[in-house]
Amino acid sequence: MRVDKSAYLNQIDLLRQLSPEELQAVDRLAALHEAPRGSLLLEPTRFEPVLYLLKRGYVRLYRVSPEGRQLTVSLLGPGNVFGELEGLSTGTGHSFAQAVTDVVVCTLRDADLERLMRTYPEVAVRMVRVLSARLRELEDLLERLALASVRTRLLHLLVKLAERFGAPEGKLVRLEVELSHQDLGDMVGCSRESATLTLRELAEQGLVRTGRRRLWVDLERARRHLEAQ
Amino acid sequence: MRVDKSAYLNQIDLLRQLSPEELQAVDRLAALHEAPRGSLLLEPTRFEPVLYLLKRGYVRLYRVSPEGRQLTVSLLGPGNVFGELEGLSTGTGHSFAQAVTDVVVCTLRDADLERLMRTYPEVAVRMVRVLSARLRELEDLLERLALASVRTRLLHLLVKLAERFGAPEGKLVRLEVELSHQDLGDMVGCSRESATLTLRELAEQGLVRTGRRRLWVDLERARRHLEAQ
DNA sequence: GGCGTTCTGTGAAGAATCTCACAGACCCGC
DNA sequence: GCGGGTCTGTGAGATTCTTCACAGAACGCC
Repeated sequence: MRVDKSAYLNQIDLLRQLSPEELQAVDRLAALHEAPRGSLLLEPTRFEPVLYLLKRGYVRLYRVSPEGRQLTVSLLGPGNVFGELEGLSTGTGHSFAQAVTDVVVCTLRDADLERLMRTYPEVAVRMVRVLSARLRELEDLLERLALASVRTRLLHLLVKLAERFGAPEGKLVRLEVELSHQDLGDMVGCSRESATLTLRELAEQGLVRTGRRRLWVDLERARRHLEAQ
Repeated sequence: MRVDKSAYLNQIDLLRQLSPEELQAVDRLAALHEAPRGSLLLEPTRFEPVLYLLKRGYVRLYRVSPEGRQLTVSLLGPGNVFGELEGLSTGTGHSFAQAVTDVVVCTLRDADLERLMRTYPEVAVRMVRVLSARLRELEDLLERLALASVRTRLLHLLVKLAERFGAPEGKLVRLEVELSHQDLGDMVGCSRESATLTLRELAEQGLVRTGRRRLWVDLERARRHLEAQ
């Protein structure tokens, strides 16, 4: 099964393009786990110095305000990594990580990752790239949250989700993750009702198609629509 | 002047605690520049694969919406780094970087940084830490932007600024950077008028003191106020 | 195949914040 | 020490979203 494990390891964005030797080194240190939909992999109170490599399924990182409202900071899919590491955090500082579907993850202990980075600088360089990419994404999200309307934010989110987690279906792209209107609202920072209303508007304009927890996006039109503001 | 340069280099958060040998390697590759207040060090259109090490002065990273409104994504001070690097970006994807005061910066070319990271893994590890910290900060900002009122956002911002860039002055802490209400609004995502109004409220409660472009924060009380929501 | 639960749809009322418009205060350079 | 530019103060009205309340639809489970 060793071969098999290495094979999936290089599907992880952090580990892509590593040499066989480097992959094996990671392989020896990583442990495989499964978790059912809904389980909390990380919570702010229980500190766990571990990096998660997401093999199968979807995970959302989210925060909770004192009043109980939630904001989903990012939705991660197969190949993404997350975790809270002593000083090496991937940004999951005070966030919860919850399995949105059943998941298969690999864990790598804090100290092991650091050792890997020192032994194989390529791992560290990849880590920098992954973090940079996420940083930029977060800045994008931040900009929109502060400056754009709910409508724009929602449409933009759907385009991004379709690009990352979409499967073509006719002229549309179907999202592989199931999301309720509440979930969408939590991702763009609006109420469930606003998400419902806005989604309906977008559907009337033929930019998306909706179904219970199901979404299709007309990528072409949606993109053009965003360009034209 | 070589000694002098290394001495200031280890004031940079990215390079703190590097060995003399490592610092010298950086030293050989870094170039010193000055820029007057107001100048744009980075803009989205002009791609410059360079890492900036900020020696003296303040820089703000900001984005501009199609309508012309601005959001300041972060305010950086002496010792911070920023820049846009081919695949190694510190997150300054589509942002502007503007000198808020006269600044002295060091620049390190993209390719040189990558070489440094491969030769001295410690540099890469530090880079990961710096990026992680910023990622967490951004998530904090995001959470507040989505879930908290202007009042809370502003107070929180002032506390953070006072902690990072403040100088004790009696019982208060004076901000070393001068910021207009417009600047504050751009940082918390509200209008200039809302910033003015809210600041006034905070002043009436004795949490801050204001003056033209000048700010003092009562850290103790402000922190307590935030805890109690 | 009924029943509880989750999800979506909708309207009315209200809160938070923005925009616009203008006025006075302060600062800096000449 | 005067004048133009920047900065702060303030009110009225418009807007965008939220909250609350409720209803029906769809689903999953036993």
